[in-house]
Amino acid sequence: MKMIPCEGCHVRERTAFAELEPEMLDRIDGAKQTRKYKKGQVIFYEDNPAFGLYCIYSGKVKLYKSTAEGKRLTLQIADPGDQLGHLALFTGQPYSATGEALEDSTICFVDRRCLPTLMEKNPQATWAIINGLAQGLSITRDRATDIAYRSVRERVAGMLLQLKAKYGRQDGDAVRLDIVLSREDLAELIGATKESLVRVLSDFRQEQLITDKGSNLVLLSPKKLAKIAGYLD
Amino acid sequence: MKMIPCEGCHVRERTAFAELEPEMLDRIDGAKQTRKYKKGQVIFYEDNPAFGLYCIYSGKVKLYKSTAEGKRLTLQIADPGDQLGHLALFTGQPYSATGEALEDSTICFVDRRCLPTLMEKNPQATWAIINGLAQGLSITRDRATDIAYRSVRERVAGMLLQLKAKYGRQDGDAVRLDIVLSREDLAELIGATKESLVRVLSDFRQEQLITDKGSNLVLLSPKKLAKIAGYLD
DNA sequence: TGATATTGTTGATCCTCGTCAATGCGTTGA
DNA sequence: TCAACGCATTGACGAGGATCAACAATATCA
Repeated sequence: MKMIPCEGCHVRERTAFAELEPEMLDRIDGAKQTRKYKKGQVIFYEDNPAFGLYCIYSGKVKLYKSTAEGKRLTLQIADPGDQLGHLALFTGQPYSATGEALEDSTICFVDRRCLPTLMEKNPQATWAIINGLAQGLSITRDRATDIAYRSVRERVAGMLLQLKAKYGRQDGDAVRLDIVLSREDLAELIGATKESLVRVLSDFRQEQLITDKGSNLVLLSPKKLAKIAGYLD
Repeated sequence: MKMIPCEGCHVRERTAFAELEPEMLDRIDGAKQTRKYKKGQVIFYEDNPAFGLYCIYSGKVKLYKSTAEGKRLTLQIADPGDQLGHLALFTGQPYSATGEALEDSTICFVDRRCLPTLMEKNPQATWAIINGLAQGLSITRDRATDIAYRSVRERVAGMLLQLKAKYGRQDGDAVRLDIVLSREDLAELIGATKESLVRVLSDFRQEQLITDKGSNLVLLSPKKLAKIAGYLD
């Protein structure tokens, strides 16, 4: 597909490439390809050698690790402007997780070889990357603790609130989650089976905490959900 | 306590400060204090504001997150040469975990304010830090996945092998783990209760996989443990 | 040394959650 | 229009692990 130049890219401001000089952007363009992915298509595989960085231009990507038995834990849902794969670039290891399109997506691939010079010459970009890693580490630590010690019910409530923070759209008194995820997707976000997840959602529906609107979930009482999640405030 | 200068510090080579110029080291010394901590003493608390970086000179520190109910998940055991607290410095957030001395320890505290210049002027140091974060993120992702989908038995086996990698000392045919940890410490490493952990250790003892030597554990068959852990090789 | 606290171990019980199976429901396509 | 399929839901069941409680072993200290 025709490469989308960084210069006029409207999601660039959200990336580590936000404040780069046009000269540097050209350089990146030279090491870049733009690709389209269908929903469900894998972008990169865990344990495969890491040749570069993926910048999401449009669509959504879920990043997950899988066990030998095929169970998956989703680590992150990446949106336009998010960059995936840098972790592997710094450790020099293969990709530590799999990236799969949640929707039809357009994604730029940047060859790893242009990154060292970029970082040397652009401290702001380096900062942005470090910040992203630090943020990710902090979030993942929380996830690990939640999975270790919180019940499925608590984790479902917490996940719904996190989805609200990212995808919530006010809808009268309630908040609609403006993202389409299967029950299996939701289950993988909390490290549980889809059956357990469905049961908790059924409970929440009965308790008037959530409802359905088309293929979206709607949160009727984020406050009560926060209480269940253990976000004591 | 009298400040230990970076210059002649024998653990510096293992830190991000490894290859700094004497001039820069002096600068750090100027923003530094050396402190001693007793076993069990807390060095910094989760959710407290982050004023700087901790460099472990001697001793060991466990880094953990706790839940409201007081359950703990140990994220890392830090040894001499490890640096703690940088995560919070980059996110600008409070410390995301608590650091507690596992043994009597000597630790240098470096004020955060000397870090920006350090990073600007020393790309190698920046790389080292990024690398540390990336490594940490990768490890924590694995931990989260393990806790989500592996049984306590599998996690105990895996943890013993990880301790072996860091603290294993050949001892005849077997490998002694040269670190003193209570059952509770071990349980916190895998996100389980000490009772569950003890039961698995009893099983392993009965299966001739481990034994005790003083206050250390001894691995009699790392191979079988690896099989249990699911490290298929 | 004995007294007391701390840590380790084991047993009994309960409950959450994973597994397996059946069924409902909405979509797609010949 | 009706299969055929994928996805969502519910039920029944069992296993793993947490909890509570008792007790043993070990360390600590006057």
